[in-house]
Amino acid sequence: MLSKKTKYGLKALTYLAKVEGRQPVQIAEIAKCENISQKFLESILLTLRRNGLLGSKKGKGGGYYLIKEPHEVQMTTVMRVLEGPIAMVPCVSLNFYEKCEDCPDEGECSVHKLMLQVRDSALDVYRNNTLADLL
Amino acid sequence: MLSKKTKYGLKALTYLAKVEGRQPVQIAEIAKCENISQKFLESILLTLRRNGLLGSKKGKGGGYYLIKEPHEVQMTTVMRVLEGPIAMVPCVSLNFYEKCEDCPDEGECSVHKLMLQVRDSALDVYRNNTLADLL
DNA sequence: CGATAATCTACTAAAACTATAGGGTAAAAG
DNA sequence: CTTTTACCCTATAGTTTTAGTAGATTATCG
Repeated sequence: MLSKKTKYGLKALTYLAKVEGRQPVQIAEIAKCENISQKFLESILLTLRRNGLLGSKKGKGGGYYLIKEPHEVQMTTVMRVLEGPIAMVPCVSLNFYEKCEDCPDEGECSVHKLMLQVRDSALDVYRNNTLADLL
Repeated sequence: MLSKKTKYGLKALTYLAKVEGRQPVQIAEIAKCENISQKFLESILLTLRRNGLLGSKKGKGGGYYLIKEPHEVQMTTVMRVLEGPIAMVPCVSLNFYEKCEDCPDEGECSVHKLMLQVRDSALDVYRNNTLADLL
């Protein structure tokens, strides 16, 4: 299941991608237009900023804005920041690899075999989509 | 993230697929060999039986066994039974469709667009893998 | 029949995660 | 110096996951 965090984050990003000239947009405006709990969105935008996807400006006329152009923002990055590892199992994760405790031999593991394919196919989709493709 | 339920279920299925002549295998044996909590596995095997993937036999010499041949067991079915919907969002689910409350227009939704592709690619993998392919 | 071996059922509970709310701080603008 | 906005920390209700406990039920075998 996709978490609401990711869902809301994606919606916010596309909202900001549509804004002319990368003007800062207030949290409240995004929250209202996209039907998102404002407080929740606040923390989501914060993590997007901390991970280099958004910039922010405080005070009057402030808000959040996209740092890169939409076509430069790959979904692989967005998903990793919001949802975490793309792999469904740590033992097939590229960026968050971890060995399974229970599994004696990865090469023989059926779960490993299947999830490797699932990861690759998902990665394929995310690599072929930028923020611009979702508008 | 793949739930342990699904992970264990898959391991149990492949274990049973390797058994000669579809002989019943006891829960305890599978649990021990695959490092799975026996009681947890018990409930997993039960749902696999209720969904027509396994058969069971009580009493001495009893246990669980595959009903179909491994190459007849599609991963699409297994995943739906164990993990639930393949889609990451209800609004792109084939078997469990549900409209999003917040989203006014699905056709315009960026999340919808992306998750549709992810679902299709995952479906592609699951449809092209049977239990036999994981051995 | 009666003992044994197994699945089946239901209830409970700890732990982790998700989504959200509250309240206060810091910086920028006017 | 006041307003406006992002920033930060904490708490909490709710749900899901991952089991554990206790016993009922059914089949087999001697």
